[in-house]
Amino acid sequence: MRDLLTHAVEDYLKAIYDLSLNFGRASTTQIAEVLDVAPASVTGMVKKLASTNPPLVEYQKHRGVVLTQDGEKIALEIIRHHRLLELFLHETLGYSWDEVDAEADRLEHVISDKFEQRIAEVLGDPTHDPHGDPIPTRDLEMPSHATLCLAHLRPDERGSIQRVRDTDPELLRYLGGHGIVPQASFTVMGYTPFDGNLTLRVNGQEEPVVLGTRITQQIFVERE
Amino acid sequence: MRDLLTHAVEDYLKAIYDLSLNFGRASTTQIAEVLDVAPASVTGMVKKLASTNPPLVEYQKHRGVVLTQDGEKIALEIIRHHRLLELFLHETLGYSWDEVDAEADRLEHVISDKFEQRIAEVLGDPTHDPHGDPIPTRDLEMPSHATLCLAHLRPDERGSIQRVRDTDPELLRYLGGHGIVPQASFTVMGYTPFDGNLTLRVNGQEEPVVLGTRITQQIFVERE
DNA sequence: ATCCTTTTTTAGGCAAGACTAAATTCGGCC
DNA sequence: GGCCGAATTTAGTCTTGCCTAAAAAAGGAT
Repeated sequence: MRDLLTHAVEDYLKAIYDLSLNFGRASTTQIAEVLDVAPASVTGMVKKLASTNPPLVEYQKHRGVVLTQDGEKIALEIIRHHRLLELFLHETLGYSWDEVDAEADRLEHVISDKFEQRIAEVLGDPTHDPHGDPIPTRDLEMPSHATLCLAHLRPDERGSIQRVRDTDPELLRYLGGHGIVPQASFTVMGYTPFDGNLTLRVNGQEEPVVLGTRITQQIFVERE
Repeated sequence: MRDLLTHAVEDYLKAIYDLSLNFGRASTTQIAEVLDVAPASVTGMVKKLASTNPPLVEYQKHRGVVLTQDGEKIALEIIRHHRLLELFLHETLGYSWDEVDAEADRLEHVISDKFEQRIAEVLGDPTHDPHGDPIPTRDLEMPSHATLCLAHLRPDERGSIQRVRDTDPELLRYLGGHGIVPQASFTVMGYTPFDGNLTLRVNGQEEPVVLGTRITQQIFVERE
């Protein structure tokens, strides 16, 4: 009964975990979008996840799913794998921060507990991946993370970058090129009310940058 | 047409490569044994491999298969992955030499060219894995390897361990415990004619070891 | 309350890769 | 030359995970 942990299953659980963080539960359509799969496929898989022993999700028709404790545990294991791998690729193998996500996506399903443990040791039990996302601890506690997004800051406010959504490699390259990486400090110079563009001066950078809301919604910060 | 490189396909090619080294070609039954799969399944897969474009094996009914150039190239890529990974796990992540094979078996199908390149760099373009097996070069040349097996040495001959078959973790632990690892020097002390037991004194070890033919056939050496 | 759009489900299919059981072919031996 | 046993192939199924198209259910707006 435990061998139902296919790669596909793991991907579903990860997606459901993420969606639940934002919306409380995950709808069929949302899951289908995230995984780039037909909605009908999701229904099928979700039914399977709900009827394993133990069940990994709670499923109500037309109301989407929530992870059970068992499901959440597995999701956190995979996320720990993923984020440790990202950091490992970055720190030890010299990957840039826009390259790590794709490679980690494939490796996360395949590494053993031993591998996980070893890279955690090599990295000194790190708490954050290269994009600033928190890494679940060994006993699968998820540390809290910044939720204030850059779009909400106003002129003259200062802050530090906490994390950046890791989905788009090109965006990451762009941001990296302007010094916008976790821990960087900055000051908001200007803000245009209608289109919401922010002008940012990043400490240590010559030129200020102008960022649209498409971008500033992907960046999470702490006020200083 | 190139996406036919499933994990299963890669495993078949690897197995066929190995068998061809020893026997010139690979029979259905042999492949089935190596992969722990029913012979009928092998026939099916082998037909597929022979009818792709380009074909990866040459197949004649009832006479087994040989790799084509294309098939061999892929096999060597996988073997390079595997052996680089083994060494990486051993050197960088502190795995013991009996643990690396299983982990590498899963990772080899999943890592990118970039990953391969990076670990090769970190390891300084190594030529041999922890069991002494040669690692194909970047342009997929397979270095030659020792073929003289320990069972063929006679009393008073001296030599050095070159490589050890990596299939059985327990054997590897046993041998490692007695200092029998690649590059170790030794002297053959005695040999019993009927059962073929060898008594070995390994340089740097207190106690000599007695090894049966089941073991001495798995160890390859160079005379000194 | 009903209509309409969105979401979900049903139903039917496909591709990989494995299996079993039943045929067939090969190779050696008399 | 014919027979036997081992090796191989054929034929037919199963499972997983995905797909599409079309039916059905929810839920919001009027």
